[in-house]
Amino acid sequence: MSEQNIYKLIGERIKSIRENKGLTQQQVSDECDFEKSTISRIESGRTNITIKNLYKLSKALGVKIKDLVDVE
Amino acid sequence: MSEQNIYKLIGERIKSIRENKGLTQQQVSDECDFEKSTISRIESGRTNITIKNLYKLSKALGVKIKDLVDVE
DNA sequence: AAGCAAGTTGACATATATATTAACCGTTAT
DNA sequence: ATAACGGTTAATATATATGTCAACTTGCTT
Repeated sequence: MSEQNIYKLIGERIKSIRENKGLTQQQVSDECDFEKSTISRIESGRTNITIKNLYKLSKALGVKIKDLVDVE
Repeated sequence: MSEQNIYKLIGERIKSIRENKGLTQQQVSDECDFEKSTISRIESGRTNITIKNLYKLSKALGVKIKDLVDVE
């Protein structure tokens, strides 16, 4: 599996969890204190996300980091 | 928990898995195709690791990404 | 003591994630 | 039609992860 695939799978996973909680990208990025453009790039798999932002997202979404990267 | 704490916990986790497999930092970084200084910084919690390198490490260590970040 | 292996650390260069701002596209509601 | 909302995307700036190279420490071995 390529790195790009990983980005995409993790993005889809984050998006799916966010939507299940009924949250918008804007709400989540506000809570994470980063830009809505950043979460858009992350969810569409266009970025090599760092653990810092995975951690922020995990808190905003009420899950653990490992739940966000459980794609293999 | 602070982000720095997360870096440290993940670094310790990576180090522990690597040592359990009897591998040196050099062996792992060769396989990951990055510098031994990079893995040293990661294991000591001085860096905000990216998913790309977590993925490379997971392959080199024979575990899943989620096993590397299961620290909460 | 000298040599070697494993790991750490510093300095500078480069690549790239994210910040910032703003324009844009679809969809839905008025 | 148009206004608002959710999301996407582009351009430039900034921050920082990693690359690269090299010096260093520590522990082990001879």
